[in-house]
Amino acid sequence: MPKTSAPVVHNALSHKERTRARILDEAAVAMRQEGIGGIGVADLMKRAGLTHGGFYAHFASRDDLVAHAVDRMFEDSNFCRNRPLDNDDAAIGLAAFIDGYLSEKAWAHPEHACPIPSLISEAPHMPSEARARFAQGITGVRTALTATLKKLGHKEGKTLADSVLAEIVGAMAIARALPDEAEAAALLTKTRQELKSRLIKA
Amino acid sequence: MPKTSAPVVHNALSHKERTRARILDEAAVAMRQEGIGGIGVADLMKRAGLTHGGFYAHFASRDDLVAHAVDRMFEDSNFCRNRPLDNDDAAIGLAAFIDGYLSEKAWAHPEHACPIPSLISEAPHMPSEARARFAQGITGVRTALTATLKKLGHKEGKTLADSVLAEIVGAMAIARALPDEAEAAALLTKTRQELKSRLIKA
DNA sequence: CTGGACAAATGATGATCGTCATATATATGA
DNA sequence: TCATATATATGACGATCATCATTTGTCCAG
Repeated sequence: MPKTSAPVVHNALSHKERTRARILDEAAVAMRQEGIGGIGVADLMKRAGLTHGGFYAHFASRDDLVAHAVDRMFEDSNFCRNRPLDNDDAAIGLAAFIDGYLSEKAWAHPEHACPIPSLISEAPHMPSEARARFAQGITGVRTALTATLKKLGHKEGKTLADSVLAEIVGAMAIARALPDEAEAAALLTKTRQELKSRLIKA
Repeated sequence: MPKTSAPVVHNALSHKERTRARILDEAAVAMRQEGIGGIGVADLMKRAGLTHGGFYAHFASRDDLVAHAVDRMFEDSNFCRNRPLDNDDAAIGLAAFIDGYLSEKAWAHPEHACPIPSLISEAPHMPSEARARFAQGITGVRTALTATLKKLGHKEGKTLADSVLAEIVGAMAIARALPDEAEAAALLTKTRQELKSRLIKA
């Protein structure tokens, strides 16, 4: 019946798909800045240069958006991402991972850093699909860390990876909660040093 | 002019003071369960067995309540409190602290556990007075941990205390984010073991 | 140039929120 | 018993929220 041809794809992404991606990008940024509940649909759309009404042409509900935004955060984040850990030299990769994850840049810009410290204590209250994706993201980092530590000759790589992940997540979250910037920076620096000397045998 | 005598204090706490304390207790519990923004004034008062209207006879604003509730959380929490750390035998005290902080009971009942893992990533968005009290609470735990570690003969007690605090906070927060209860329990158990064997020389 | 398809904007709905003015109930002192 | 003070309840205000129906604008086919 619809003799109209399917909408022609000029580029790899249609206009609508690109708009959806822009909303998602803004959500992934805004929710790391303000928390999952800290930003409303209307403000989000404004950030993406749109008005609130069109939102439901792209997402079934706010919860649906949150779930996809969580995925986007883990793809986007330069810091807790596998990238440094994929380095052929495991020692170099691990050092780069630690330095990046606990950098002052990451401290000052949670919106482009690993979502785990920014959102970890909101996880129990996330809408369920988002909660599942968030846990998957954690597992991904855990797995990558485990592999790198094993390559470095640490037996019990998994246990050690859990310990390291807990410490970097905790340290960054605590550093962001301290009111004194100098104290926060000192905490990050000492944690970087301690972890590298504990994990990387010269 | 007011020839009426000052309100007679029958008990140590007046009726109003006791009511205020009850609201505060409920808030300290509810906000660890649901997050700072997760519970409204009306629901809070209902938990305390009251209606929403009377709230402003006890607190100047919701932000004011949050600030006092944060204090209450640190006083109340059986787990991250100085209590075990005040033990005369530092080794016993530290072990009890670690076992309590990372217990499955604490995992299952954040409403009566240390507020740091439950609220740490909301700290940047707390109303400012609450944020300050929360940071003070963190400092308190940090200080107590440092003293205990020094008693145990660890030089650089402060640096080590920061590392330990980051790890226990991160481990509990991550354990609460994992969807699989068995996996969470395993993470807690391994973290307890690892920390005790790292810190307490037999 | 015209008609149709679709993305986005406008505007409204009902729910929930913090806040507060006012009314009620309870207890105390005369 | 009555008057007063004080703690709590009732009810309403405006703001903000997620959601959706409808209109407007834009681009392409004929």
